Amino acid sequence: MLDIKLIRESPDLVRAGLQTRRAPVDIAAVLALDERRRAAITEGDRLKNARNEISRKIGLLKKAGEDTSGIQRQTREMGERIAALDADVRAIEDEQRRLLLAIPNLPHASVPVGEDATGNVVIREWGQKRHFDFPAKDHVALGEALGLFDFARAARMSGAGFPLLTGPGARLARALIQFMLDLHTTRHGYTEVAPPFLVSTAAMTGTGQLPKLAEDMYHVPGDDLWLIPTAEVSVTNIYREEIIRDPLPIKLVAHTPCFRREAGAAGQATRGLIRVHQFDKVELVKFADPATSYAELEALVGDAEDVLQTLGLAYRVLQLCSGDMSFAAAKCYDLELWAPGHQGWLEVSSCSNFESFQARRAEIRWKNPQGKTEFVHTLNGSGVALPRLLVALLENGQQADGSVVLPEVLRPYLGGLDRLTPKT
RNA sequence: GGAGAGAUGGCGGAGUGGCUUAACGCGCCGGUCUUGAAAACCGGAUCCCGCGCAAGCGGGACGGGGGUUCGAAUCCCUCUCUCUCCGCCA
Repeated sequence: MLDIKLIRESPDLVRAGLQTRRAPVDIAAVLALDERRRAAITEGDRLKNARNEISRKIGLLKKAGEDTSGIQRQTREMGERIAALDADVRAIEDEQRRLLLAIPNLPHASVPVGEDATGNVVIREWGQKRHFDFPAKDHVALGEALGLFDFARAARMSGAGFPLLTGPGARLARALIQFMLDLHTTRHGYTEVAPPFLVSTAAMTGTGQLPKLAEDMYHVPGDDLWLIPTAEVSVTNIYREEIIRDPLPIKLVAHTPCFRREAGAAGQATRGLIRVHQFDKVELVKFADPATSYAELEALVGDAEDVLQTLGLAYRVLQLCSGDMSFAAAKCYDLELWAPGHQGWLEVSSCSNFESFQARRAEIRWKNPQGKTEFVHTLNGSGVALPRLLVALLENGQQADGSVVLPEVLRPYLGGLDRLTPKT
């Protein structure tokens, strides 16, 4: 949510920023409501001040045993006008909040202007893309031969897009999760949390998924709860409606399943594990001092990259352009792994600084060193998403005989296993 | 699911219609004293909104919302959450 004061004081700057995103927004309607709201408040406060003084007087007169019925009748009328004005203010504020919640964040000055994904910029590449002197298989072929998953049986119980990992596949997934959690907690200084997977509408609104993205999420109507599409939601909401007293930054890491309806994504790279309705992810979340949040973003990207580097997988870092960034982000980097079987890049992480956009929605504040209460900056990034990491690992590690060599750092998590071999 | 109790500042905890401008204690910050610290003493502290160039002035907030009243932390209704007991349960 944007600051109404910023919109009021710099409407042209706000218009220009929103222009570079896909959604052009009517700022004039918000400003008109703001005008009406302030007028009603000023008038209401004036009346309340008068009423307070008279009420105080009535108390004194009554104590002195005097008749106050005339003056009371007069104040009663005043009370009715106050109640009407209060109702006006409430209605205006509801409408204003409704409009503000639908306005996306402003892009940071360093974000390239662009229409869509073609406007994204490659910042750097790391590692050598693997080449094989045999025909490379994709992860579906490899995984089926190795007995890592069973899409047919999973589809029978849940429909397409709900993977069933089996035997060594399930164990490899668990090893990767534990490896990532250990890396972030011991090497990067994050504190591990295990949050709820179902959250309230208020929590979803706090991080910006609602009201816009209701169609993309699973809803449990009986209890009015939502399945999280990312741990970002639960972890960021840990401090909702709080003034943080601990020193910043606060760095948290969580492993959770993620649930996404992927409405409208039918036909798009839906084979195998590339795009699924349920997947596991290790998520990094930071609550940062606004003065240093962009340095924290670079560090966060580095922490996610470290996962890929430690596993020895080639990747590239993209900076998203204004038109391709998600609703709440002010600046965003994507990490993409090279997948030799698909001959393409796979997004495994998205690292964003939301500045105060989420904090304002969720009312997450702190006491800055000057003693002022202000909104924190929130950041998060995948560190990283599991299924596509698994895809890249299989496709990069494949051998001519169909086996897959596993990275050394994973072997302690697999009882020393160094290679997956096809079922006989 | 049933019955009961409760929700007050960073924490504990008073407060049953009008000097409450939320007592008191702990903790916190500043000051005095001290070589330094502790103790003692003095002082200060919340958040939101509006008006104002500013100093400042005003309004609102005692879990959320609504009501009664000239006036509500206090009375009424309602919702949420917490705790205790019972039932069920991995």
